[in-house]
Order: sequence, then structure tokens, then C-alpha cells
Amino acid sequence: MSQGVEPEVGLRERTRRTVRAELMTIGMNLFILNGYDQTTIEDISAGCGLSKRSFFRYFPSKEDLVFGNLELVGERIAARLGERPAAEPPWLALRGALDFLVTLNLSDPQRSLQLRRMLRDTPALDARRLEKQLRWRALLAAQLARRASPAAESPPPQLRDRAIAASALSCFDAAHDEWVATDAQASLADLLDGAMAAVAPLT
Amino acid sequence: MSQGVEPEVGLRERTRRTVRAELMTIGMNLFILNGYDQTTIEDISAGCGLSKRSFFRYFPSKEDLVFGNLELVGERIAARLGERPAAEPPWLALRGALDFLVTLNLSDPQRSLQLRRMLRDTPALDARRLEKQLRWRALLAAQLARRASPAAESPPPQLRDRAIAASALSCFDAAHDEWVATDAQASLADLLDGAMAAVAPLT
DNA sequence: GCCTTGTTGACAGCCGGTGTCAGCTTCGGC
DNA sequence: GCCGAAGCTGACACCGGCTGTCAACAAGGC
Repeated sequence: MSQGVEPEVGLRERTRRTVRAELMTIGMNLFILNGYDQTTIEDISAGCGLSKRSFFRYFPSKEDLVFGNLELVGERIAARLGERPAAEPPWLALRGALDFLVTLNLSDPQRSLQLRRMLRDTPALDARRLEKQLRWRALLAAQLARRASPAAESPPPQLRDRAIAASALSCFDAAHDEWVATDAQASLADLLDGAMAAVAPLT
Repeated sequence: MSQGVEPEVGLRERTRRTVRAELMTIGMNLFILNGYDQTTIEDISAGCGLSKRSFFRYFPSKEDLVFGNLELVGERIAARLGERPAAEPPWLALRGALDFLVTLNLSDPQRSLQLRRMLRDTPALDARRLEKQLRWRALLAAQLARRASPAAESPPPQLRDRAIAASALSCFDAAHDEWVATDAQASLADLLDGAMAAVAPLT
């Protein structure tokens, strides 16, 4: 018995992770059901049998219940970008890296739709999502900087990389909104292709 | 005497506008001096001889002290876009419209630098700026939709317009950040040219 | 078994934001 | 001028997100 897959992790850490996950699912369910602002932290923590104070020992803020994993997502996209062939032009490489986001959304389309609709009804929360995206921007720009780029001096390379990375993310947002508008009927990958091609050719 | 330039506006409205303006300047000064989060609404309203409650009769929230005019700015940019020749390609037309933002920043560079630095230290506030920019995005996309565009069906026109508008705004952000990084030494207009040209040729 | 460390609930407090209310000022009609 | 309607104000109470503190308890290492 007791053949733990992770022998390094004790009871403490295991229960902690369980509670964390439970708080996330309970919270998201309540958010989608009653709205983000209408759901208080006491509602969520009471659903877990915890006090309001204890909630903040698992999450630094209410928003992190929703966006806690988003930094990791940014790192993944950047990692994908790093794996693209060096000869590929930046715009095309970004399109490839963004396939990670496409796959992520398609892994649970229903959830993705619900989340996006909740954000639409909670502008302040959507604003925080954009803030997280600023970090993605920086990570992607840093990856572009590592790639061999046609030596041009007229735009400082840092500016060039950030502008391209930011534009690509904007295109994804536009595509994602359109995808939500079609109730996930359209192909997110095709929409992203269309959005990016509309800005610059995907050569 | 009493030859008011605006006969329509009574004493009530005049004092109201005065107080509003005073709250904005006092607030911004305190924000830049002590930081946004460290400045309480009572600090600001007390500086104006008002109670905390009265502050909210002039501004719906603390953030609106900083971003109150931003919606108007978006409308102005969109208006500029509407004035561009119909034959001009969208990317170039947006570059022209964004000259409004360039001029705005250059009208008081010092203030612009201080504001941007404060936003850098207050991520939550910067997030709200991005939220306002979402509105700009929509306004600009709507203007693009009004323009004659090469009939293409593969990307839905709404998606196409939003992607292009969002990318242009992202380029401005990148250029603006670079401009702030150079302490306003570089030419904001040139940086914007460089950023947009790096994404797509400004033809 | 003991001691360190982590976790918890309870309490108090700060701040942004809202509802309410009574008292005052401005304004418009007369 | 007068007077009533409408606007503005401060004071108070309240909510919810968030933080500091503290005593009690459970888990883990030794």
C-alpha cells in the first residue's frame, strides 16, 4: 500500500493542492453561475469549509482564482516559439507558437466559451487578463530577440520584436472573440490564420 | 462685467467643473508624488476641502481621475481615421490616425513620462488603461468597416478590421514604451513608423 | 516524545465604493 | 424679492477585497 507516485510530497502538500484545486473549481462554477462580482470570497471559501481568511492563504487575490495559471501559459507559448526553426520569419513563427493557445481553447471549448462570456460581463476582470498578456508580450519579444533576424537598425530591435509580438497576440484576441461570437462553430485555427494574414502575409 | 463666454452655463456647472479639474490635478500630483496605491481618496478630497463621499459625486471611481478623458481620446482617433482618404490602405490610414496620439503625448512630454512611469508601478491601473483601449479598438474597427476594402471573404470583415486595428494600437504601445525608455529623447513619430513597418509595410 | 514548522479560525483594521438622510445653496417661476 | 424644486454636501453606516496578528492545533523531522 501507500505506494505514492510522488514520494517527495508529504501529506501537507497533497492536501494543500487538493484544497487549491477545489477552491478553483468551486469558484469558477459560482462565477459562471452567479457572476464574478456577485460571488464573494466567503461564498467560495464556505463552499470548501474554509474561512475567508484561509482563502487568501491559497490565492493572493480573487482574480488569481481565474488567472492563476496564465503565467505558465505564457511561458509555454514562448517555449513553442523557441522551438520554431530559426529561418522562419517572425510572423510565421508566432503563428505556429500560438497554436498552443488554439489547442488549449479547443481542449475544453465549452469551458472556454463560459469563461470568455464571464469576462465580457466583468470588464475589470478582463482588464487583468490583458495585464497578464503584457507579460506574454515580453516573453515572446525576448524569444524573437534570440532568433536570427535580418539586420536592420532603423527600428531598434527591441521595439521591432515587441511590436510584432504584441500584434500577434492582438490578432489572437480578435480571432478568439470572433470564435466566441460564432459559439465555437468556426475553426479557431482558421480564424487566427485569417486575422494574422489580414495584418501581414503569413509567408 | 460678467460677460460670460458661455451664457448657457450657470454658477452651479461652473463651480462643478472647477472642482472636477482641481480634483484631477491634485490627485495626479499626489499619485506621481506618493504613488497611486499609497494615495487614498480621502487624501485627495481633503486636499480639495471635500469629504470622501463627495469625491464620488465627481468621479465614479479613483481610476477615472486618471482615465476620465480616455474615451474622448478614442473617439478623436476614430474621427481622424474617418477623415483619411478612402483609397488609403487600412494600415497606412491607421498610422495617420495615430498621429493624434503622437501629438497628444508631445503636447506635454514631461507629464506623459510621469504618467507612464506611474502606470508601470501600478499594474492594476495599467490594466484599466488597456481596458479603455479595447473600446478604442472597437471604434477604430468600426471606422475601418466603413471604408471601401478589397472584397475578401476568407476572413470575416469584422475579424479583419479588429485584427488590424488592435495590431496598430499594439504598435503604438510598443513605440510609446520605447519612447519612454529613451526619456522622450527619440522621436515618437519615428518610433511608431518603425514599429508599424516592422509588422507590415506602410504602403 | 519533543520541537519546529505549517495551517487554521477569529478578530480587528484599512481602503474603495454605495445607500441614505438631513441641512444647505442655487436656480427658476412668480 | 419669495418660495419651492432641484442640486450639493457632510456624516453615518455598510459591504467586500485584502492584510496583520495571535492563539490553538496538526504534521513532520529527529
